[in-house]
Amino acid sequence: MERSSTTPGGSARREATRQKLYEAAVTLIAEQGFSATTVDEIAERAGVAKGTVYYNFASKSVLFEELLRHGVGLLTASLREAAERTAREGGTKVDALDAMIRAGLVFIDRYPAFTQLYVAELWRTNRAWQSTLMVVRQQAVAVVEGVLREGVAAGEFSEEIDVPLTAAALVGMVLVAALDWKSFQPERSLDDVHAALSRLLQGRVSGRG
Amino acid sequence: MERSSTTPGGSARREATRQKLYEAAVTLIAEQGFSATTVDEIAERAGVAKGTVYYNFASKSVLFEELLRHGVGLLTASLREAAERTAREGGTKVDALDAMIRAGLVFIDRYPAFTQLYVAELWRTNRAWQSTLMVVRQQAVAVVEGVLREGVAAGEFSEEIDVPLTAAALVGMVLVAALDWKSFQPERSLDDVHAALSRLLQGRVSGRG
DNA sequence: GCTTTTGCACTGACCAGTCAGTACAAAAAT
DNA sequence: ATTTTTGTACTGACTGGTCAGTGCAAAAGC
Repeated sequence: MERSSTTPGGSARREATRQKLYEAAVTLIAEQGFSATTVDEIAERAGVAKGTVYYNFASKSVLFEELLRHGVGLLTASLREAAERTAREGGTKVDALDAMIRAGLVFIDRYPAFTQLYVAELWRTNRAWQSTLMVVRQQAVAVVEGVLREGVAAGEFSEEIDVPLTAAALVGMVLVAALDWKSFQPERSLDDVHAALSRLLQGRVSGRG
Repeated sequence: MERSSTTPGGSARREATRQKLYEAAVTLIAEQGFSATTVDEIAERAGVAKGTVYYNFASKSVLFEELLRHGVGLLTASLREAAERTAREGGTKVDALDAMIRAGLVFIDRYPAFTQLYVAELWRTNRAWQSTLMVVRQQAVAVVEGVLREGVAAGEFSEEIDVPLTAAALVGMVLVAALDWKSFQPERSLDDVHAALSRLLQGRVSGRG
């Protein structure tokens, strides 16, 4: 009898197989895209028979959806943790945003393939997993929006800022800068990239620095 | 006899057919991705026989590559024009960046499908058109980098800014904010979005506005 | 009279998903 | 203690369908 994959208490063996499939799928789909990646390829890369994929997931898209949920879950947790840590340590909201930028960079550094795949699929329409993706995106962006709103309430940010738009722009700034970093100048250090984005965030681009 | 599609002097009729194919392909591929879009669909949407696609383009990927070149060409020209106009009118480099942000938004407003597709394909590896895409990306980013460098030389920007990274971050900021605008709050006006991004560029997020 | 487009039948590779069967360990029956 | 049954995880050959690309004769433009 098949067990729903989100059910906890699946055997350790099964969980290990799923993990291998996630890892195989994420790199292949990041490189080639969802449709260009075949289930045979995923199975082969995971060192598993094709049937095993279907024993563990109802379909190719279900495998992909669970991958998305899993990945964005990690990111959201990491952002939230960064914001809370800053708050606990008595930092300002700008400090919190800065800490979240770093958390984002650390995440992308660790899971570049996932990030690539996420960006590539996010704005597509007419796809099976569209609704999953929207929900999951909103969870991540909401963390940033939360910090912005608190900053406005506390008088630290201008009341005129557009919270959702600014949050999206900040996320985009980090996402694109980090993907460019990984793709085109991977030798740069995380600190370097973080410093450049920090500067931009704090409006220290113009002026004599 | 087939004529290379970049050759000028193709008949007006042929050019019109190509244009129809571009338009059909761009929306379909933006929605579904390259691999999930069939040549039959493209032909049908363009109101043209399948054979005509192959009379005009050597293959599906060639059609797509020429689409990319064409689209990014438009964007690059538009960015360059914005920068030059600002310079002519005696604006600062910040003004130039701001004008380029607006030019980017206008472009995305006009060609949302193209932008979507471009973002989705940009960071993929192992694809046939990868090299085309890199060249074409560099052309666009180079315009932003140019303005940043001139700003540093003129003492308007800090010497410590990292030009390529900052350029990438700026492009990302506009790209992602604009795609979110189109996808999730399309009722907003271009001026609204531009104002939010302007504010971020000029570091007027913190402070009482 | 060329170039371009049409309509349509066809091919061959490729691929998502299926299914009958294997392996094996733990529980139940004897 | 040993045989038998049950449940779980996995296997890989197979199927039915899809799709890029071809071939060609006839029609339409220029």
